[in-house]
Amino acid sequence: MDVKTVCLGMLTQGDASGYDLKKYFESSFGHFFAAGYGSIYPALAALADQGLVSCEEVPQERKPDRKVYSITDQGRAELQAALVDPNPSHKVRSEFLAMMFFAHLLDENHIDTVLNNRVAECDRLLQSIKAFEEQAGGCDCLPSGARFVAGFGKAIASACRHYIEENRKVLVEREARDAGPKVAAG
Amino acid sequence: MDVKTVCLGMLTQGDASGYDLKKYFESSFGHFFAAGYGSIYPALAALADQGLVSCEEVPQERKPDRKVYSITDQGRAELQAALVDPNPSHKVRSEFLAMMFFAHLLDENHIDTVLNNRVAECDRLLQSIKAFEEQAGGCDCLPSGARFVAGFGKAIASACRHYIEENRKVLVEREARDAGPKVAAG
DNA sequence: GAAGTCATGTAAAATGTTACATGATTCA
DNA sequence: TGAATCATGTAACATTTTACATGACTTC
Repeated sequence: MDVKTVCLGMLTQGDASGYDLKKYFESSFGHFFAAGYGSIYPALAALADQGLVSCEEVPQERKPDRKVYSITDQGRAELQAALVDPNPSHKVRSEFLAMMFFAHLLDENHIDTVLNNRVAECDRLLQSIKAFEEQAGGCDCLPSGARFVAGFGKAIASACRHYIEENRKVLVEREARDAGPKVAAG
Repeated sequence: MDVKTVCLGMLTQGDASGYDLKKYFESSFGHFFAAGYGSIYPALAALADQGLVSCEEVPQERKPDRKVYSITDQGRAELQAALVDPNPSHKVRSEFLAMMFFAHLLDENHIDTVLNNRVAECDRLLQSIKAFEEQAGGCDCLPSGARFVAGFGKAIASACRHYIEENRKVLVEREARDAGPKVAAG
């Protein structure tokens, strides 16, 4: 599943411009599927080429024109086909963990800074997911999929934060070397 | 930080061939930084070009020759420079969550299958991290960075598994629509 | 006057994935 | 005989990221 498919899915929830989709990506998809204008606009153009979306240009007063896209029947069929995969991927690429793996090459102040920044990042993420839920009207109004995904993001971000706080000693106090990580999986 | 940098880091822990590095990627880096031969071999060739590693060809009896790489002083300096970034990234790209976001477009059997497969994937991951820890000799022998990272992987995989088990009803029993996710962040 | 929002896009560069290509040895 | 392991690599392809390019309006 690529950016094109996700755009197609977003358009099942209402017509939108590339600019709108970027905002959806930021507010609800940001933590697990990022996309910038550089992928969204070409994706929409390709979808239009294939007849999976239609496009209407809407002139606006005192603002640039908008290109509003709608999903077509063919687009819906294509989306269904893309969603049958029983093993969708879930990939992590973490420079953070790679860096921590090489902790023995770093000085403790630097490790400390990196861990603090990562914790702050988790907090930002938690805040932004909560903002998304609230903005949608107290969370009961959200479709079940959006609620599940938001909850997932919160659970992982908070597990991440918690693990770092409980185990940073492993990395920073070299004497505590044989304490071992405190939170281990059951 | 790209595959080249990670290879450089791995070579601080001892000389190795591309084939060896692939195994390191699988055993300890697999869950947060994947790489295949198609990235590793070109990375080593580029590092050698830049003088960051040196290469010795070792003929073997009854086996193909090995190209064993060692990090150079210049390579160590380059690695240090790559590790100063105070904000290393941690990116997730999840077709799984994207698919679940669009749960309202899927039938319940399919959702069920996808969730089961994801849980099984978490279990495989937990097993492989435990295998890595044990193979390293009971976990006390591991450098602190490797221990921290392994613990991190286990914590996240088990949070993921737990969240899915507790909240799959949100997606599958449509009547339970207003129950909401059970595990929310504090 | 500066910064931010609205709005669209292209082009080049970087990066990674997949498939292909080869070939001996070992184990069941 | 077939599958797995050891061992190296290339080439085409897909995909994303980054920088560039434009321009009006609004808010501080």
